[in-house]
Order: sequence, then structure tokens, then C-alpha cells
Amino acid sequence: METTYTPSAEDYLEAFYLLSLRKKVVRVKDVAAHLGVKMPSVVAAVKTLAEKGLVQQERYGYIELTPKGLAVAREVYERHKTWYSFLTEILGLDPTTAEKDACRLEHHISPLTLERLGKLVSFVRECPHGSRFIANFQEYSTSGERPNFCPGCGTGQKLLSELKAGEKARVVRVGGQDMLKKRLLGMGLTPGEELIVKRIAPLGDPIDIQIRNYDLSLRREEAKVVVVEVI
Amino acid sequence: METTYTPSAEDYLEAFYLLSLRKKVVRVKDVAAHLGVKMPSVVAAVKTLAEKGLVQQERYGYIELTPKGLAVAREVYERHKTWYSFLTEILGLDPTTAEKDACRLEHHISPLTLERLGKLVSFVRECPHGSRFIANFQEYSTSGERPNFCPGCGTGQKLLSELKAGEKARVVRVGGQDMLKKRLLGMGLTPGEELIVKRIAPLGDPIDIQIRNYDLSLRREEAKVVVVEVI
DNA sequence: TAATCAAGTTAGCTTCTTCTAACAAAGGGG
DNA sequence: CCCCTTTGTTAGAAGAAGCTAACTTGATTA
Repeated sequence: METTYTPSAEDYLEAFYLLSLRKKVVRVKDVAAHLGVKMPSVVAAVKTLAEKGLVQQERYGYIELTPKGLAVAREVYERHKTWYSFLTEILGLDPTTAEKDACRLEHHISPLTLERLGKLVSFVRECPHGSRFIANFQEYSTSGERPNFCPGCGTGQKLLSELKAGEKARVVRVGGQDMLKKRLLGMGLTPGEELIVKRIAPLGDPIDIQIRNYDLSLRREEAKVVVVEVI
Repeated sequence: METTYTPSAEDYLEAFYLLSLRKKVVRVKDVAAHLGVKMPSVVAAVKTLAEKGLVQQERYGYIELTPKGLAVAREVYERHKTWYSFLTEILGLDPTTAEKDACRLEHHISPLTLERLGKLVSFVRECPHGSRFIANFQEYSTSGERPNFCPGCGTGQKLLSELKAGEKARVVRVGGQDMLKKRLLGMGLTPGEELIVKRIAPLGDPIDIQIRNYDLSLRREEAKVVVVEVI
């Protein structure tokens, strides 16, 4: 019974729903204006949706969602809201961009992904570290520079690229994408391993370290994905 | 000159590109298999894309991207990869779901949103707090319960809902969505304000607090979005 | 070299979505 | 009560994307 609808059909249902919340009745003209299409397109859409039992309309009368149509419309709108929250609250986008993107993305998300996205938003809303983290991210994403360095969280964890010459540290985690990560792990940069920074070149690149009695020279880009704990 | 292409056209260009990386030549048959369509559909697509100067093909020969087509294909694939990274690394989705969703989402994202999404991924990769935070989120999203409570970060910040009767705290931040947030701020729950928890009802709802000499009774749902610092 | 077969092509149809232009109904003002 | 404006509808066309069925072509093999 898991019927699925076209993006266009979902848009119409959502429009009917939203307009019904704001006005007493839903008219062809208003739907057309809301979706930026011409009236005959709305009429055609209503006809096909009526055949599917999602809306009802008397000739020359108002459009009404059936219970079935209402359920679909609500679900679409929920997806919309989830995307909108994510785009504004997490990515920090302006309402206009967020609204436009949410309108398109709402038709293209699997239930599982939707659920996770919603959880991410509520987690960030509820968790103080979440809001701090997101604030840091947004500062980073607008200024281009990572805030120096996530102030106030006294965990003692740093990036390898932030160490000074002579500092000793223990590898906590190696990030980066597949290729890079594999290469670093292959070099001996595995969690738990101890290392010491021998020398940092003038512009911070490369960084020479010693680990497991080997000398390694890392590019700054590489050192930026290695999380360490100073010891 | 900002031409934009249909999702279908983008899919074909991306397929040509990916197949050209894996095989010496790109054939109609392989493209059809890759995209799950029949051969005549590929032929038709090649024809319209050729008219737009995006591909070249000699009759009964191989398909080749023009420089222009290659640029578009690469750009689409970048969008794909960005979505994929987000879905796997941040939402923690399995590769199959992530791949499928990325294939659909890649056609529906604005440049601004794409940029932010990419920055979020790299920020989380680089920032130790990011990875910790995401680990917490993923624990939360699979178990349903927020980890109790983001252990190891000694910031002293909590949610108002986590305080015990008698505890004193200072408001740090008020989260929640528009309506809820406004209402809480209107009640006097503004950052910097001090409060004391007077009484917590048996099931944690409602929570009675005193702030600015007023007594307030908060629903648990409300208290969950208020970040405080114990004093 | 001729036969065969897989790959590529064409023609023609279907569905979906939108449009314009022309027509019909409803309703308010004179 | 009739005319006129606004709103809604129909008809017909167009374009995007896919399909099946029937054909070429090019290459392989007997």
C-alpha cells in the first residue's frame, strides 16, 4: 500500500494544505499563485488527484483534501519543516535560501534519512555542546577560519597541526577521507600511538614528527585531520 | 550564461564521467545498465546532449564528453560526493541508503547550501569536538536516548531539565523553535539571568523555578531547550 | 567469405506536466 | 434584471523522459 507520489503531486497537496490553514477555503487561483503556475495546470492536477482519492472538488467550487490527501500533505510538510530546520539551524542559511531548498529537497529524501536529519536537529537543539559546536561551525563557515580553538572546552584534545615544536602527544583519532586516512594509518599514525613534534617549517608546512622511532614529515593538510591529546 | 540542466541530463553526464574513469570507452549499453534504463533512452539523451554541445558521438561509436560536458559532470559528481559524505559521516547512514539518497539530492541543492554542507563535513572532520559531538549524536540517534550526558566535556553546562530541585543556575542560551523560544524569552528566561529550581513534579513535568523573583512553572519539553550553567 | 549475434538506432507510443487561447459560470453593481 | 468582471474550465499543443518492437551495423566465428 506504500504509494508514492510525484514531486508535482506532493507540491499541490502541500499547497492545498498550507492554504487551508491560512484561508477559509482553497481556490484554484490562490493555488496557482502559491505554486507559480497557471490556473489550468491546477485544474488538471486537481483532476488527477481527485481520481486518486486525495482531493474533492465540486465544479466551480472549492478544493478540499480528503483524509487520505490530508495525511499525505501533512507528511510532505513535515519533511519540508525538517529540511528547513536543518538548513537554518545547523547550516545557518538565510530563510530565503533555506525555504527554496527545502521546497526541492522535501521530495527527495528517504524515510531513514529524514528520521536521522530530524534527530540531528533535535539533538543540536537540546545538547549544550551541540549549540556550542554549531556556533563554532557557523563562525568557521562564515569567516573561513576555524575558531581558535573551540574555546572553553577543556578536553586537552587538539589537532596535530596545532602542536608546537617539542610537544608530545598521543594520537586519538585519524580523520580525513578514505585515501588520506588509510595513508596516515599506514604511516603508523594509529590511535594510542605517542609522537613528538620535532620541527615545524616556517609556514607550518611541513611538520616533522617522530613516531615509533620513525621520522615522518607531514603536510599541514594531513596534520589537520589527526586528533591528538597532549601528554 | 548560468545554464542549468534537468536531473535526467545531469544523471547521464555523471554516468558518462564515472564510466570513463572505470573503462577505456563509454558505450551505450553500459550507460543503460548503470542508470537502469533501456538503450533507446540513452540514445535519445545523447542526441539532445550533443545538440547542447556536452557530448560527442560518432554513429555506432563511443560516447565522449566535451570539455564543457566534462565540467558539468564533474560538478554534479562533486555535489554527489558532498551529500554522500554528509549522509555517511554526519548522519551516520549506511552506504546503500546514503548512495541512493545522494543520487537524488545531488540535483536539488543551491550553490550556497552546497558550500555550507561541504564546510560542515570538513569542520566535523577537522575538529576534535566535532567528532566527539557527532559520535554522541550517532549514539543518540540509534539508541534514542541522549548519552547521559555528553560525557567528558567539563563545561558545567546542562539543560534546565537536568537540574535537581534546589540547584541554582544561570541561563546560557534558549533554544527551541521560533514560537517556543519567543515565549520562553518573554517569560524572563533570558541569557545571564539566574534561577533556582523550586520543585520538580514526580515524572519530571512540570518543573517549578524562580527567576527574577517570579515563580514559573515549565513543561519538561520547555525546560529541555534551555541551556544553563550551574552556579 | 558468409552467417550470426550483440550492440546501436529508429519509429512510434505513453505518461506527466505545463502552457495558451478560447469558452463558461458566478456574482456584484448599475 | 442584465451586463461585466473575475474565476474556473476545456481543448489542444509542446516538451521531457521513458518504453517496446522492429530495424541496421559491425564484428566474430564457422
